[in-house]
Amino acid sequence: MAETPGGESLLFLTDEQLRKGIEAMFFAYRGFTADPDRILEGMDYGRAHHRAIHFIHRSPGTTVSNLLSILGVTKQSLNRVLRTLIEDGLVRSEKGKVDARERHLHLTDKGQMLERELSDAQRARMRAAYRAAGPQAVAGFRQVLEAMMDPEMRRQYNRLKEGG
Amino acid sequence: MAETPGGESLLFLTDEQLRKGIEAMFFAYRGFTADPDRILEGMDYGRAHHRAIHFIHRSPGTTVSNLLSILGVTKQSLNRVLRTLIEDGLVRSEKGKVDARERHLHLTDKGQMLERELSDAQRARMRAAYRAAGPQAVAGFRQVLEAMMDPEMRRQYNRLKEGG
DNA sequence: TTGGAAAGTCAACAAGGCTGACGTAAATTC
DNA sequence: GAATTTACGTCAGCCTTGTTGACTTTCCAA
Repeated sequence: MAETPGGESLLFLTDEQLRKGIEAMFFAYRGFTADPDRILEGMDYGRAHHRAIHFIHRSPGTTVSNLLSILGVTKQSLNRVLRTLIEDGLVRSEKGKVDARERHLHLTDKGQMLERELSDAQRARMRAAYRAAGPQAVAGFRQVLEAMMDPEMRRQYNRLKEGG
Repeated sequence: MAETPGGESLLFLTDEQLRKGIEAMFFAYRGFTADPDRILEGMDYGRAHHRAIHFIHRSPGTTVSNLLSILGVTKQSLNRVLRTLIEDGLVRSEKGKVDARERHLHLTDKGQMLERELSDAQRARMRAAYRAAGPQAVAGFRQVLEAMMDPEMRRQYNRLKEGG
């Protein structure tokens, strides 16, 4: 049995173990998005709207270009989503005071309500999973996910962590 | 500080911790799909083709309806993907011998080659993440993901685990 | 004052989901 | 043996969400 200098088994690095991890990601991500998707269906919104709402809530006053780099989509794609959210009165866009080219984004009260509904549902599932797995498993979960990110994504993720 | 009867801290269940987990899932999933996406762009294929190829490789001879229940899409959607894979000679479809209504799916040699290329890339990232996080973190990672799945998805996941 | 960055818009397109309707062959049930 | 159900395929049309390309407006900063 393969052992590292430190003595840990390397069996967790077999192709079979890696494949299980890949499939776990696939199935778990479905669960991860299932509840918000269910809430949004019927409204005119989808997962893209959820993501925008989440990160605007997370960083109130964020600019469009900051949101673009977090979401990793084109401005045309994001703009379509933002426009409907602004028209429907969920998001408020205001010109920057120091730099008037920028648009600072905030959730309205109505936007806050939808955000709350969506994140309550998503957190409920996450909470149940965390509770079932326990604190040590959760720490490992986060470690592996962080290691799986592209460096640029990890930078974004950590910037959010600190900021909050 | 909140403590369970067992004595573990419950701080890992705060909304803040849950939010970090949610964002970690979002950013990590991007990394998870990035390498195969890069390989497939330029070919006429996308993520949907990758998923079909993965699970046909995983369960050679599987039927269309079995694949449907694993992927959770409509037959029209899956059919569009399968048709191109069959036309391009990556997948072979053959009538069932015991039940001739069924179509059993296999990867051709050409299909195996693409599968290998895709899964090598995806496993490389997963392996790096596993190695960086260590075996105990990996165990926790899998525990949390399993707990996050819908029961039906968990059933599918476990059926695959055993079968492999 | 002018170059370039930030933001927005229009048009066109593609992938990949979806529903509904219909057809065919084979298995199952009555 | 007839009727029904199951497995699969296909056509048509729609939606969301991503893409590129071209263009305009605004406005900061060198």
